[in-house]
Amino acid sequence: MATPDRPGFALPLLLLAGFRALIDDLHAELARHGHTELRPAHGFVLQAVGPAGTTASDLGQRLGVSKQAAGKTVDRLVALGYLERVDDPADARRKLVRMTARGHDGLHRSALVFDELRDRWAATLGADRVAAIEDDLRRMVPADVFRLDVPGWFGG
Amino acid sequence: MATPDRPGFALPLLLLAGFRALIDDLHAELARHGHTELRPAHGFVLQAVGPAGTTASDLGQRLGVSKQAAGKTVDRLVALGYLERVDDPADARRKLVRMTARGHDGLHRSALVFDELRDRWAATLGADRVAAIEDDLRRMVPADVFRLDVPGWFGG
DNA sequence: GTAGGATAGTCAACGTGGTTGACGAAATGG
DNA sequence: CCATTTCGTCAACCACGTTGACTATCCTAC
Repeated sequence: MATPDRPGFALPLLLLAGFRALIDDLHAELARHGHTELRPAHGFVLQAVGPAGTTASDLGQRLGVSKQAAGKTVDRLVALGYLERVDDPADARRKLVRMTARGHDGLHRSALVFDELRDRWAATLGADRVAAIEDDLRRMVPADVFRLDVPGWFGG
Repeated sequence: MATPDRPGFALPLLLLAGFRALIDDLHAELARHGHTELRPAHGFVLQAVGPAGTTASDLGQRLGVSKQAAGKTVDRLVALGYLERVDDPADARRKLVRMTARGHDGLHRSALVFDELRDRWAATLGADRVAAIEDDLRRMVPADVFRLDVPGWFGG
């Protein structure tokens, strides 16, 4: 896509491009370590599942999507071997969603790569600039903007 | 979505959140001006069509997606009244894609809102910080990262 | 002038990620 | 004990992307 010719377009486009650059690098690196099927959204999901596990409904709430959408995503991650479903002994309605060993590995690897990418940015821009970007963004983004609903791009 | 507990996760998440915050504000404002059906991706498409118009194939190349995907998106924008297709008098194979008056209005309005949002960021963070973010990101993003392929989030 | 190859647009099938509505089974609380 | 709530799932649908195949048109080379 061509870079924008209108001045105001630059900021959102650059934020998106920065995100994409990191995500593209992450997944290139993950693929090198055997995680070829992991998609960008999956990392968010693994992160949201967490070490303790959750249910599909709860996962949906954390990700800001419906329980049905969360369930489908869990299906895919289960098929890929990153998650597993186990019956909740305390409540027969619930099915706990837990990370498998592969899931833990993928999430751990992602964290390592992100740390390394941040270091790379710091090496180019300076650690203070990277920290400044993070601080500035934290001031500008509302707390509830960490959502994952992407029907036709974010919100709909 | 919960904020990340791993340090390296913060940067990509904040970049995405910053983008989302701007986009959400943009579309709230666009809706207030009658553009309720315009989705985030549509602005990119209108931008890519440009004042001169294009063809679907060319649009696909500009957006980094297949000509079929570009054609479908054009279909939707045509249905919404933002684009129109006209036969190319010089080449019977081609169908020029052009912005309608509504399309121009939407794009123009987007530019105004983005400028205003950038001013708002500058008012909070300082104009120098905003400019620094843009400069830093320009240094870190490869030129070809402005793409629009979003099958399961960016790249696939 | 015509044969052959490249290009533009479209159709079909499919994958992924989202939505709503409906429904059965299990838990919970008056 | 029954009414309500909650959890998971099914079904239909939409937005956005993919590849492969096909037609129509244009261009070029013989």
